[in-house]
Amino acid sequence: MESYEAYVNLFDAFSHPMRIKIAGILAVERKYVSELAKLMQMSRPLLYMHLKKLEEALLVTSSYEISESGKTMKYYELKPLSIKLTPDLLIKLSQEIPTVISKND
Amino acid sequence: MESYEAYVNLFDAFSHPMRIKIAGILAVERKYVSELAKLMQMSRPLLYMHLKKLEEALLVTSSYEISESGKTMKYYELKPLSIKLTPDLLIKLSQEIPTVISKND
DNA sequence: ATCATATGTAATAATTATATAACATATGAT
DNA sequence: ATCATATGTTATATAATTATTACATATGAT
Repeated sequence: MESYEAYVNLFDAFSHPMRIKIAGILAVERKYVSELAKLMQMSRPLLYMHLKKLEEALLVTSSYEISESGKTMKYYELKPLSIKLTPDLLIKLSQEIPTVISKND
Repeated sequence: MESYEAYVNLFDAFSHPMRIKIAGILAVERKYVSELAKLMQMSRPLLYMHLKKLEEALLVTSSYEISESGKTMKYYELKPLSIKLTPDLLIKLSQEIPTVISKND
């Protein structure tokens, strides 16, 4: 992976249990939004918010498909993922992180 | 590691760049609070807030020591850490996470 | 035409997280 | 006694996240 920001986004994405659960469900099998909302017993607006975070962290991708019955379905799937979190990684990242972080970049 | 909450706390702890930086610095060598505040160019109240999150996630520990000059120093150090973040881990965790999360537990 | 099931989004409320400012105590050196 | 350097905390302001409510469109089946 590239910059420390990518790691911050990743950790932030997994900082909420519902997003870990979503990712775990998608790790087994891709799902479309309404299906996932029903599984999670969650409103779609809230689900969209969580999916947006996962998508921005580049952890999931989405694509549209027309079902047999003619309805548009938005499928989400988990992207490949394998990160080893160790002190060495933290050392490497911490060297990239400035002491003062400017708002816009 | 134990429960999914421990992972949420871990990810939450690393969801802020300053906390990754702190952890990376402590991975190299333990530091006392004022030393760390100077290194990070950060106020102590803010640093304490970040350290508290890292401590609650069981990522760092602290201990008091009297310096040669007689002052009390609070040293922080990084605990051993090795976590492999993979789809399989997400699947395992997601199975533990209830669809509705009660506030008090 | 109405229903069920997809999609999406805008506005708002409630809650947490982040950051700063202003205190306080204690020790050793000058 | 004052200064420098440790410790710690309380109160407040600002910003971001999380969650809900209320809309809206489109398709196929009844």
